[in-house]
Amino acid sequence: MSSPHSPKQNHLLAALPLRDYDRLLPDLELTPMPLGWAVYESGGSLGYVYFPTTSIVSLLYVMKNGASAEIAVTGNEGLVGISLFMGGESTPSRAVVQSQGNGYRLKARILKDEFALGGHLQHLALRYTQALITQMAQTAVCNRHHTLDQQLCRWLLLSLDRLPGNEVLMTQELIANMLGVRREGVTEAAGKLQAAGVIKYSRGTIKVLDRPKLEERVCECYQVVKQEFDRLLAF
Amino acid sequence: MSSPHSPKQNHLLAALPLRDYDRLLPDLELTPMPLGWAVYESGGSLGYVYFPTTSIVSLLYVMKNGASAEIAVTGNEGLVGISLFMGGESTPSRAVVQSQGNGYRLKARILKDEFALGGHLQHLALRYTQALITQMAQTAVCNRHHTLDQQLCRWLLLSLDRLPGNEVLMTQELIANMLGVRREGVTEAAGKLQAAGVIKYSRGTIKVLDRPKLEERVCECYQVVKQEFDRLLAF
DNA sequence: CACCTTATGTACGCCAACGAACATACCCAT
DNA sequence: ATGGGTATGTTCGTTGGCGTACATAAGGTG
Repeated sequence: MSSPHSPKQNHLLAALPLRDYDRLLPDLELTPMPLGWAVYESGGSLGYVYFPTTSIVSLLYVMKNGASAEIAVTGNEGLVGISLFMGGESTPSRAVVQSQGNGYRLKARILKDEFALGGHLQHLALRYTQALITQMAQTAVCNRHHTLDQQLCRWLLLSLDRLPGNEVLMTQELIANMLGVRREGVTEAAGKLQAAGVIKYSRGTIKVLDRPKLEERVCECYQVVKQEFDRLLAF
Repeated sequence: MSSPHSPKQNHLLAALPLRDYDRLLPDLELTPMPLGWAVYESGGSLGYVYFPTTSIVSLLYVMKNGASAEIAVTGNEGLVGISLFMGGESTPSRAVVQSQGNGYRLKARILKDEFALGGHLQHLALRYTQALITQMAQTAVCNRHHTLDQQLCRWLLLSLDRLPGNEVLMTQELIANMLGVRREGVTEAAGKLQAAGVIKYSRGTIKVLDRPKLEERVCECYQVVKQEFDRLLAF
């Protein structure tokens, strides 16, 4: 019987024509992505790009004083390490595994060579990057204008979209780090959602009981990002 | 005598090897960029990319309720319309001329063809896009963690870097739109800077009297963005 | 089982920014 | 020069989130 793991669990890889896919296949290495692992550090050079399959990776910026904020999030719809093909080799941000799982990695050299061919991988990678840009832009807007309650809903929905079930494994402390707010603030916001029967919280496990209600409470940012991802990555 | 205008006033165009530059030159049209002009609208399709020379263009997102927030800003170091070569053709944001001046435009078709060659223009455009991404990410962080006073300093410095003199022509009302805050908030913050002798404000004209003091007051976000632009676009 | 660590819940005063309302002051055009 | 529009300045009560401190509770481990 075949392995339950396949690079095709990643949408970008799955969207490659067979010819391109087969060329890359021998160089795609299955990689476990443990919770909290820093896929890359701010300013560090990358040896690989990562294509998550069952994991979620957060892009975040950590300030000098230690405070942090999530910039964007990537799951099996994308890839981690865009600076490799964008030409900068590094970025001032950090990538951390937010939800444990697997992914496939590809050596930087091989990715760059494939990208330089100007074929489908280039096309897909650039479209994904544009979707990522939209997410970042909307994060900026959301940080400016929306309440913590709304942002928590957005965060939950973005995570949910990248996970198989209806459960998110994440402590309030860690969510606070992602959103760049106090842990107590998350407790309060999550408390409201729980009281409304939308979620059920218990020591690091959030069960989403009523997704439609979650979508009622979220700000417009979520839909903007989702629609743009659907539009750009419809294949 | 020769025209005072040249596409080489734009750093990206100036960085092209002569061979590539000469190929594009016949298709570069000098375009006046009047204050407030929407270079493109959210979701709209672009007929051209624009290379600002003496103008500044703000990328901003306008929410359903009319509130807005600046995502990033582009001057003669970059180009407006990245979605053309990234593959999406449009973005959910708006681009508005923030400081009147000139630029050169290039037909979408011609840009795409040139980009597809995989030569220097592609390389430059992608590096610029990565710098833009850094700016967006830092805007998100800044919106989350820093005070209006600090953000005003950041905004002034980013504008100053893209202008010839030490004057920024912009009402407090418009700055408030950019930053996504109340006009009164800008009045207060600008009042502090004026009291400290850092700037002089008068009906839409800000004269920066003491740039070093401005840099003392700004948050780390400005330096992060500036360094990344310098690193990525050093040519 | 008892303990200890870790996760979550609650309360307090504080401050930056908000929304609204209004006061000045500058510039331009008649 | 005078009036009207626009830009800037000021105030007041409200609120969302912060920093701090501490209380409860749920698992894991001895």
